[in-house]
Amino acid sequence: MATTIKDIAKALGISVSTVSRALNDSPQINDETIKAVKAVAKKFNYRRNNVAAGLRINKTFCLGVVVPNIGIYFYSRVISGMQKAASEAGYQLLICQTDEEEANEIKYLESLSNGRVDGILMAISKGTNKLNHVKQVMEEMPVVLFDRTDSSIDTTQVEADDFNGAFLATKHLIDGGARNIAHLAGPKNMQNSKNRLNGYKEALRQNDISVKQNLIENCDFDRHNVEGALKKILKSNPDLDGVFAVNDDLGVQAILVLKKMGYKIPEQISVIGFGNYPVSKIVEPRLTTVSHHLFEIGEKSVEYLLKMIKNKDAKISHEPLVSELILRESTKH
Amino acid sequence: MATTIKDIAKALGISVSTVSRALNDSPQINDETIKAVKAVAKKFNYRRNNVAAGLRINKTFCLGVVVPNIGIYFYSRVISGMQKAASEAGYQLLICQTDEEEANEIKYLESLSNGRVDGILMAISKGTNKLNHVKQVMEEMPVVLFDRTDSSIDTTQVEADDFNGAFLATKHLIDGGARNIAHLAGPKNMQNSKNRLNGYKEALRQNDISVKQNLIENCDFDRHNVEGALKKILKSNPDLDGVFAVNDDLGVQAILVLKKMGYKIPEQISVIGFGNYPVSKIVEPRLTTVSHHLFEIGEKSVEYLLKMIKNKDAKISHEPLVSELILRESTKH
DNA sequence: CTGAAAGCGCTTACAG
DNA sequence: CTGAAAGCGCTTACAG
Repeated sequence: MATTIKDIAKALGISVSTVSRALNDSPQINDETIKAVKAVAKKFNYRRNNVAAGLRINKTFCLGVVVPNIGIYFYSRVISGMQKAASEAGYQLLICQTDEEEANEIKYLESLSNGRVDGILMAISKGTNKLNHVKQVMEEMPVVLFDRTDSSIDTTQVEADDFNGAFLATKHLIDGGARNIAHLAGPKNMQNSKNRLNGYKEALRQNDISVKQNLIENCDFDRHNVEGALKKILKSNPDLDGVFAVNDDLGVQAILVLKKMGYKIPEQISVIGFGNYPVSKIVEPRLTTVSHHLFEIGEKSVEYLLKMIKNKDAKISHEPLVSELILRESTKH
Repeated sequence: MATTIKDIAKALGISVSTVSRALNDSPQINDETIKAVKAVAKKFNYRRNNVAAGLRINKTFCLGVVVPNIGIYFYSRVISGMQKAASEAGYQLLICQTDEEEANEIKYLESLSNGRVDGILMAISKGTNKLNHVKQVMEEMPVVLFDRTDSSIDTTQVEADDFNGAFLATKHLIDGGARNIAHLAGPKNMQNSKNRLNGYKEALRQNDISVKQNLIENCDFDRHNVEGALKKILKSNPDLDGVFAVNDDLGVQAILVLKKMGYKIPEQISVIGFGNYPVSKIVEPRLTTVSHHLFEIGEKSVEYLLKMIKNKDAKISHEPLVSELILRESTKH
């Protein structure tokens, strides 16, 4: 069995109170005592049971992370950032995958809210329609929403500057001479998708290009929908000369599909993605994209959550994270 | 504040003991009482504090996962499998990333062993030389090693059938007519790399092809080393006609590099990877590879660990997980 | 069938 | 500067 403060107290013939204080470097304790306690603790290879300590002071030093899937590059990278920030603050991450299903989201949120964690970082699932479970868990502990945010929830939300990133991407296509630009969009009800769609539209408008509904197809973040979407778009827009994909997975797939159809990229059609995923460097031509600063999204989210944990329920307002164009060979420039 | 069994007890005018038993469906409790308790629990939106319950019965219902990096497809996929198996058994995962550094591994293992988790699943870091910290944590709780295993540690180890997978891969190249087959290897001190190297050698031997040291280059699992490795190999082996990469990341990179050098894949050089990562379907030609059953590795690892937690320190012996060839266009067949 | 009490490992007012 | 006691939320022998 692991040693406890009781064992140390017994070994030294002092009380557990004193041991506890000594281990926590309490200023009221004699330096000699502290030294002695720490020596024995070391000898016994003592390590504090944080779960027990947490129970007493009502802290777990754990943060819950609820994401659709950690296998998606976006989330694995964001989580890396979270891990770093959490670890530096002495926190651990409890990670749950929803597989994009509302039922799982509800289940995990419930199980996390049972004194398991001090706060929650989450990205809303594709399948989630109602947000009661989110609002409910917010009554128990602070929640930070990232990436998959929702403005109807009154809490800190961390997102890439989706609107501006999409604007940059679309403008880059226009600057390269494209005029018939398709958008492989995300689900209509998702805020990040909406923001990217709006950035796309705004760039068109500012350049006096009319927004055409038959150039916009929702691919539901699933690359298997890209081929169908492009075929449909090409039917009504044979003069297609640019594609802006809502993320790099779809962008990469667009390149593969268009090449298979015989189009030259970027000579006939320029393709730009979003996210700067590793695959964007594997496809040929390599995908021009918008960089998200995923690691930073993770770090910031944790930073804000820890602040909220400290100052009970504060909602953090912050600058949006800037996006940046990554030029490669799939677009003309 | 969250409701506790105390609140329920007070509301019904009964003792907390009875409430606790009722909530746990103790057979000794009156059905009426159980019903009444559950009704109030529901009304109060009560949820058991598992941390507190765990402290008492010395269980946390958490499993620690220590991996080099969750952003590596291999691990994110394995963890998905772990999550499923853990979740079904009422366990949660506490995930730690070591970034391949021994110091982080030691730190996380220590912090997990403080009553945080009931057992640990881990893949040893590239930078880890001594394994004392692993053996030490094994005195506190069961540990299952997966993928990055080590035969000097006496515990359950779950791995893909690396030897046989590598054998299959190499034999496939030979069957396609290759005779000068390079191996982009992993670190020499790692067991999974060694097994793959041995599978490669065995396939050569069984086909009367001599093993040449200058056809084997360690790329340290880093795709940035592929170009240098291939150039070195080609210098001494200009008649290279096959490449077996220790994983798909390196295999994909090999295709890109060789194409850039002007080689036709697979006409001049066949390339095969290992792992069936998503990128293997993006590169052109698509990468022939060996499938690992990553999800299953995760599920099995958790299954074995839970068994060990139940039966104190049992070491589980099990069948190795079979590998399977995935034929695509980067090899002749 | 139910309750009072002890205890999991820790922290922290309250005394001295 | 140190200790005895209460308590975090729960479970479970021991009584009755």
